[in-house]
Amino acid sequence: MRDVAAAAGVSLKTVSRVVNGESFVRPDTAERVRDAIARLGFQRNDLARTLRGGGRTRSIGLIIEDVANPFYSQIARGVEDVARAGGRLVISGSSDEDPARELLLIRSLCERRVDGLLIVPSQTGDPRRRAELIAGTPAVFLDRPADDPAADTVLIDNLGGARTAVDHLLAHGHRRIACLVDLPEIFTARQRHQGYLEALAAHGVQADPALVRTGRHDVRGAGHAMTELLALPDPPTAVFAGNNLLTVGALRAIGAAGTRTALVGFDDVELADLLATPVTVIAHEPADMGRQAAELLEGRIRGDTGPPARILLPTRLVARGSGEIPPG
Amino acid sequence: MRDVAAAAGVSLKTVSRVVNGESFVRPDTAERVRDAIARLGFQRNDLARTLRGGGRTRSIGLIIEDVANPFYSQIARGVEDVARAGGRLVISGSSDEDPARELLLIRSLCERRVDGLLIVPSQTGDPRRRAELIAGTPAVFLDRPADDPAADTVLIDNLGGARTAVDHLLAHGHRRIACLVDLPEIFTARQRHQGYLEALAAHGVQADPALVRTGRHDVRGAGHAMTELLALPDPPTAVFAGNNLLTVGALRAIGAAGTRTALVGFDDVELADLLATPVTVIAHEPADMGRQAAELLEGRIRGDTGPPARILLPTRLVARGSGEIPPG
DNA sequence: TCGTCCCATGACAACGTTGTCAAGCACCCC
DNA sequence: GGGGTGCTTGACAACGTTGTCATGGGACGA
Repeated sequence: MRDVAAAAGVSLKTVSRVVNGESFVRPDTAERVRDAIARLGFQRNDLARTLRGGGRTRSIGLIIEDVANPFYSQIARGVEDVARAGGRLVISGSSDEDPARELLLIRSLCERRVDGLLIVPSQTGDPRRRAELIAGTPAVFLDRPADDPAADTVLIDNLGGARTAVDHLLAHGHRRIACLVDLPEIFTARQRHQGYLEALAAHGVQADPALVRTGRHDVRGAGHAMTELLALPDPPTAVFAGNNLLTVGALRAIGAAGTRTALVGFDDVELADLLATPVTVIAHEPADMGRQAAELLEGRIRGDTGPPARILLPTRLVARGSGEIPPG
Repeated sequence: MRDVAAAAGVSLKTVSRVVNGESFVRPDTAERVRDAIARLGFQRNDLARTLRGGGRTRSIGLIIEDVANPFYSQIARGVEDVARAGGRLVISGSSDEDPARELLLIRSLCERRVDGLLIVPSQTGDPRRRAELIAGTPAVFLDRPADDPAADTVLIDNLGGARTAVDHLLAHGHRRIACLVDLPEIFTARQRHQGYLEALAAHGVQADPALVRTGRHDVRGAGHAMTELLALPDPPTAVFAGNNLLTVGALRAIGAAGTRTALVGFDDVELADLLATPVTVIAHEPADMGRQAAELLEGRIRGDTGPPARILLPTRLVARGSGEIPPG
């Protein structure tokens, strides 16, 4: 900017005025400045601008588990749309469920002075350390609650969704229903497991612990677990898969075993409708979760000091075939 | 920092030294400073740090078409992994193939002084305007070339992949092979279309323009086109689908029509192996494309001034069933 | 003609850091 | 005891921008 000012024969401040489209600059002066800007290829330095203004960086941080997982990339898209509307960019990072990585991301983002944070909190770390780092930066949690009761949170109706799934299988006559869920530390996994148990209990069906496999966190692990389940002396006739990755793993194992095992999965899956047996799922809108969380955050950034919001997003059962297979 | 210095009874510089772990600070002084930092919840301001240092922002910009598309979200993951290794964060934005949006993103990112840019260039805008904005910031292009011959570029072997796909269908006896491709402005669409034509020509098969549908950019559009194709008096017995979205659209249309139409798709698709007829695809590694591009960029950021790189990533045919269906 | 007012412009400080340089002090060796 | 040496600390400027305030000049009304 100094160079532009020199080239145009004006002061720094006048260049600043032109760059920011302020009034009270004579048209010919502005023209001269614009010429110099074009000639020198000047670009305003946003860091300095923000620093001086004491203002916003017009960016928000998004911490998810893995951007390559469609569930999270849809969230990211929803977040981006709202951020864009608010004139902000999104800095996103994958924590891979590693609390150390998560803390590092939070620290980096806060030091960069993002206007706010959206976090899918990992659940093996120390929530206090996290809260300390976040302190001062508006934050909204998605998909899982933080321990902080004062924090805005957007969740899916995990309990209701899981109950609906298992109710559905029970209604189709199944009694030996397996349950595949993620790491027990993870809130959504616990909730979905509990929904499974509640549905069974509500129907007076005795839960068989041998049919529950927790701690499966990827497609391969779910596949192994499902294969084991199908090899039991008294195998399940149906399975509830606790998220998109576990659904895929279970589908592969069922396909490999060649059984007619009923399945309802939590999270919708691309192409689910085109499978040999189309997959019945508990569907919801990840992009909407991203949007709602981003909108809450936007409100906080703008200074909204209302009580903490806790949004629970609905799920819906999409019956496509796999959930309607009768018991063998 | 000023407050910390006051609280600890030391100078700004000493606080700075402690924060940055420099030597030559007496242990008890450092301890006092650390106390004050913890008490006041001080966090270093990275903006000021970067501004003063004249240095790097330790961030890179990533401009893709749509982060919710698995092709791009896998790219994003590859990019993030390399960026993380280099101590950088990724600021990503979806251009939605809109050149104005792309320019806006480039401008924002450059004004934020990202250390470098990774761009999947939209292809309807003015490449010169883009080049002007980028000027001075290292940039690498992914998936599609920019017009700039001096720019590093990472591409997929579109031509070879498309030829392989169509060769495969021809080898299985098909002669009436349809072709579904994206907007003709888009480089990859043109290349894949050309690969289709070359394969036909190499086998002495006359191309029927009525079987080629270009300009399909989403699942729905591809579905309509495919439905039309199947309703022709002399419908195709096979189809080459030019990307993941078009493959899904074609699959849905074929499923709805109930025909036994062979299909080879470009890009792999989740669950492709579990469909009623598993889908044969031209597979490649989007995450690897992201990694390689990010590594090139890392090199440029570190000052590598070698000649522009142009990496061509291989594809491989994954035969799963849909590509091996014989002509009706 | 003089005073007012408004437009156009510029000088300067400040945002929060860190690099540079210098100074204070204890210690040590001759 | 003098002079060097090395550790510890601080004052100050600078990064690139913008808010505040001041200045100068021309137009306009009395």
